[in-house]
Amino acid sequence: MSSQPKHDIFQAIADPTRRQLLRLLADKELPVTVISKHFPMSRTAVSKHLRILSEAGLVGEQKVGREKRYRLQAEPLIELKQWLSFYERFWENKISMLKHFVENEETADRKLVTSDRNKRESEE
Amino acid sequence: MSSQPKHDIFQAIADPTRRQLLRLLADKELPVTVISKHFPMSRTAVSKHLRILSEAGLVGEQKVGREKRYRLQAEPLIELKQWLSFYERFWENKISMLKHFVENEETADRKLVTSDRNKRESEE
DNA sequence: GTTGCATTTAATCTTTTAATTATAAAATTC
DNA sequence: GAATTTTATAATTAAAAGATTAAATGCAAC
Repeated sequence: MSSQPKHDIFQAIADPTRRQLLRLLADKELPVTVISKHFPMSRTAVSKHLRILSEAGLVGEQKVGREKRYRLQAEPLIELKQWLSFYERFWENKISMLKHFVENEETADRKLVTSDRNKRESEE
Repeated sequence: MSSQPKHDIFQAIADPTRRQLLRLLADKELPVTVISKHFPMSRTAVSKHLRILSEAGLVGEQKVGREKRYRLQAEPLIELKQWLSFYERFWENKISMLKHFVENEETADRKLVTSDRNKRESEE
């Protein structure tokens, strides 16, 4: 039902306020009124940030009575991890990479550029 | 060395064009004229994106004759990895987390909400 | 020196984003 | 049903981002 990335993950986490929101909602389930007390902005502004996070699938909503509680949904961050995994070798094996790079610059390109982007399994 | 993050990493990688740039410069060292051929925008626009990446410390510059070659510098992405590592347990141990969550949901939640509500009432 | 190429900077424009206040809608409590 | 609380929506404003064209800087070759 939820967690369908209409919004870009990278863009969703680009904003520091939204990162704080994720942090706050990591282990708690809170309504907007409570959340907005932690931030120096209006409820509406917080609500909009939550909407963006929601559209990115990073937070889930649950209606409890007349309040709507938000909670972290970390799964979409896997995409970020996958993206990042490509670059890990560049700092982990930096010395060997550099050596390899100097040795055969041209051919090394192809091998590294080939990316196997795992298609994610169909979530509902 | 150099490359002190004037720009935010999260913001730097938020733009899809800049992510493509990183990808392109991962294993190659290229000048702007060559780079901009891969993108449907002007050299100036590409140059600006490169500047932002440079200020975030994600690309390095090297002058070769009259051209300036750009190359990936992946080290600042470690910050991203660290940020991400906090959230990994939320999808890796999802089942156990969920269990933990359900167990303490009522008490933890109520405590927060009520304390907040009391605080507000006493404020007025 | 001058010419030619690569790149950056400056000024400008358009679009997006973030925030506000005010109003409306939904649900609980009396 | 009326009042209160929680949240969402609308209209608006201000700031930031992305891109463009045109002018300027830097270097190498002549």
